[in-house]
Amino acid sequence: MIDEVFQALAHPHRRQIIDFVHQTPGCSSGEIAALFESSRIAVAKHIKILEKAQLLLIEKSGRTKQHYFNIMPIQTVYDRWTDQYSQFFSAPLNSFKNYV
Amino acid sequence: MIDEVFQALAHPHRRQIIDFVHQTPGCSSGEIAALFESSRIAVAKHIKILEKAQLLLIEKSGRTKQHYFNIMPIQTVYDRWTDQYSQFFSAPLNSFKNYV
DNA sequence: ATCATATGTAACTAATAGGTTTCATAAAGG
DNA sequence: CCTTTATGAAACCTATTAGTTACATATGAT
Repeated sequence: MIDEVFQALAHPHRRQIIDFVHQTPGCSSGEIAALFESSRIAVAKHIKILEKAQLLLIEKSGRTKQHYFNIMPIQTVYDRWTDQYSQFFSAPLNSFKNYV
Repeated sequence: MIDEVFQALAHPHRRQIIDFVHQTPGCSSGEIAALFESSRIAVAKHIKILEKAQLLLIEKSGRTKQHYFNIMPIQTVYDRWTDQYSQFFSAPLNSFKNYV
């Protein structure tokens, strides 16, 4: 599962899609496809990969589908990594601590 | 550059290499290769990809090379993403704030 | 009912990634 | 000097990924 997330994030178009859906919640696949030069089908495949990684949640609405961003998988990855590499992340946390 | 990092993190072996180097600073490419069933050359290619993404720093020492993990690129990615998705990350930050 | 619109599926092609074998280089030790 | 050990590079094969075109389905509007 963590592998699906890293895999999904590996393609720049897919990260762009995430960004767009994040700032345009409920958008359709057509709107997403319009962002790119490549074909609608190519974009649809990217969307499917993001959906499998649970980075996008999709809800059917009539003949379109509404797309929503889901931070959860990224949060999971982040938590696991910061736990493992806490020694590195402790520095910024401390400065934040001081700020608080 | 951010693309190279995501790309580098996409392969499970490369993430394993990062983990190993992180807990075995200064290790050689031979030691890293010994972790995997696949050939030394295949692993060397993974190491090169990690080096290009600056996730590994390499120092020559006699006839071996010492490998070190570099959190910086991940930190950069993390900073950019948390900035962009701050609304999601604010929740845990707030709970941390309360804790502090 | 008909037609346009939104999306999905299948089959195929091209590009990239991951791996192998083989040969080369270069440092350390007897 | 010669051998062993550590690593690098080139050529090649295979698997996977990314993209295309063509066809299918289903909803909404006229």
